[in-house]
Amino acid sequence: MELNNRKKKILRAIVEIYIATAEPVGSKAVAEQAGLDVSTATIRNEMADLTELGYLEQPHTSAGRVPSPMGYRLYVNELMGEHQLTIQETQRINDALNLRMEELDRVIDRAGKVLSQLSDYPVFTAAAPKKRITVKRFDLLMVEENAFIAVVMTDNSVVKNKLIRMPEQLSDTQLQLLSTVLNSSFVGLSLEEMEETLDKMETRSAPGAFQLISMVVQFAIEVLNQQSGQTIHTAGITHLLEHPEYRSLDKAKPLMNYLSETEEQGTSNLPVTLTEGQNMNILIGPENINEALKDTSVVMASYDIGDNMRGIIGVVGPTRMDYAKVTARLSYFADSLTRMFGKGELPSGEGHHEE
Amino acid sequence: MELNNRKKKILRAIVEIYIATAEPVGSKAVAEQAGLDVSTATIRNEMADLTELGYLEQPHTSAGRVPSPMGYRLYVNELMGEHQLTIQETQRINDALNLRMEELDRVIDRAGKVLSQLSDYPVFTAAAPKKRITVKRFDLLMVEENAFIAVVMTDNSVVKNKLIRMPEQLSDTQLQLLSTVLNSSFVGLSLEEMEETLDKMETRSAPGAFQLISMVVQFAIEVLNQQSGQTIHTAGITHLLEHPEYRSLDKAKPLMNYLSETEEQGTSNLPVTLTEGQNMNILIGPENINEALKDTSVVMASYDIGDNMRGIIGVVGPTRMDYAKVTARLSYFADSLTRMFGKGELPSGEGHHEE
DNA sequence: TTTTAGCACTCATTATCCCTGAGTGCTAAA
DNA sequence: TTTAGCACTCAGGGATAATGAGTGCTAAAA
Repeated sequence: MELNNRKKKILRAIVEIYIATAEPVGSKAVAEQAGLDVSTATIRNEMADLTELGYLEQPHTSAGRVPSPMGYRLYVNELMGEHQLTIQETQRINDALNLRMEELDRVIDRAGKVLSQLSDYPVFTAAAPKKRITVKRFDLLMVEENAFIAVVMTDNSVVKNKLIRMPEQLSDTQLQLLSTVLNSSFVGLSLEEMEETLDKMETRSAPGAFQLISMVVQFAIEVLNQQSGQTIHTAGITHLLEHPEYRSLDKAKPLMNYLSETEEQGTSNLPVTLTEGQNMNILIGPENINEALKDTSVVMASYDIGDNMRGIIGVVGPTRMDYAKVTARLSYFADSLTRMFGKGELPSGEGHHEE
Repeated sequence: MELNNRKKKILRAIVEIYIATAEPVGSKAVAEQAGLDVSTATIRNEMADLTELGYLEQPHTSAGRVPSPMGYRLYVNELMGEHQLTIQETQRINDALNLRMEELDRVIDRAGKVLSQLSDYPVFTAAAPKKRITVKRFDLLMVEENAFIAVVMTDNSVVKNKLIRMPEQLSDTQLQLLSTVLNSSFVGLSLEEMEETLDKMETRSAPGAFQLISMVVQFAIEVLNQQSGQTIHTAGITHLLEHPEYRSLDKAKPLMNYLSETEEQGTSNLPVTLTEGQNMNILIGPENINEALKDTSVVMASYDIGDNMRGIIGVVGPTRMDYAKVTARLSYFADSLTRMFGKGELPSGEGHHEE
């Protein structure tokens, strides 16, 4: 059954009042806000219908109404207005993302923090490679007579380096040769293939040469290993406590623990998988499969990071979430992230190693 | 006035019972635990004395006693026993710190997380350079005809890289020359000196050559800028809610906010400065100057990261903190960190850049 | 047929009162 | 100096009552 116009107006008013106040909404409040020239009694009748239809719920007989998950869903799909970001907010977002010299990880982390501050809800971020990573290129830089820096560039454009000490002195020519071997035999191989190739090489190479190759390849394997994992971060968990539904610790603790653990447990713990294409996704209350999220809503967006990686950023809050505000901010973020990673704007790399 | 032995035993018993139960301690409980063969009445008399002297406090007339900050201080200085770590715990710590392929930042961050898990309190970590950082060496790697990777190594052993696209094609020889210029004119300079030198160079170089130099030096300046800042992280803020003193949100919120903000605000917000030498430091309740920490205790240790940086790691909790347990874990961490950074065990570096 | 005014009813919330019991300080005897 | 005894204090918890916002229903009005 399609709702008539008046019912929609009333439902929208109830959702918005409830989002603002966190208190069950009575017929009087609706009459004041909805801009309908009817009495509270009429509204009560309509509210009774909406309850019957499953869009509203009643905490107890003598209380006002609260939107049901179905009510929120209708609101999100049809009734919700566009929310405008202020100039200050867009400025803030741009400032946060336009930092140069930051690594992928940090840009994403920072994005999560800022989004959390702007929305007053916790935010999680995740990134994972879309396909297996391989080494694209090796470079070796002589530092001293018996030490060089190995630079490994992967096909997801990550560059890592490590200082390698050699057991004996090595000439430029030898280093050149080593570089040739590495680039001809180990480029484009997956992690497992690299290990295999290294094994084969052991039997038919000079022990000295093999040791050198092995040190660099082991390092490359570590790099691939690290790159193949996903990164997950959360930000602003404490924002939860600002919302009345989590004023009791019994309610807040499980969700906070879930969010904290998410950082440890990897993407399996996330409410959705990293799907293709850029898109926005809203899960309301029981639409979440995960038990810990049964009474919470998640608004999230996924985006591409270059050609090889995929990222997701999501806002977690009570079902009484300010969907209009959150979706506006989130889509601005997702657009900005897509744009900046699309441009390949990740200019820098970093490393530590012993002297 | 020096306390007699019996008073010390009673004080110690009260502190330890209170740490375990979070309830004011009565004379009966002390009599059971302290191992003194005297009646509760005698203990009551001693407790009255200890209250008079300022070591104990009484929430109200008909309640038991609670240690005052002065009482905790005496306990920490004189009465506290050595706490032993279990084999599992040392194993856990070693596992967490012995990860290869991690950057400084991540090792420290991870250390904070694990310490927080082991102690059930929030943990903050910070690191800052002891002196100004300079570039130690430039390397340039040709990638394609019109793109090369600039590798900048600083004197605190950080290596960063960036892909630089050139307006026109460049030969190996020209790249060689560029490298020579950079290494002879910009190595060992501070941030400001580099900017100066670059300015001077502008007037007397060919525009094309200057543009190239400028791109690399600008990158180096960004690296120095980033390295000169301090890093601050916090972990396990939600652990606060597990302790009864923060069961009310009014108590928990300000401290949680303080800890969250610490990440943004830099070392100025920290309870202490990064002092020389490896040492442990305990601040109890009002000994903290910062208003937000007036009712909390901070146990922290600082340590050296190589020759050029200084780190600090600290545990934050209620004054009723398990000082013996926390100090044991913390000092094990500080020792481990000193040892690992002393050995220069930071083997890897990372980077992202466009293709 | 739809809307509205009126009214009795419901029930979470808050305030109030009382009771219980752990713990104290003091006194007087050991 | 230590201990037993005892009157006193006071936070915490449970029961009870008062409050008031909001409802559903009925009957009249539009």
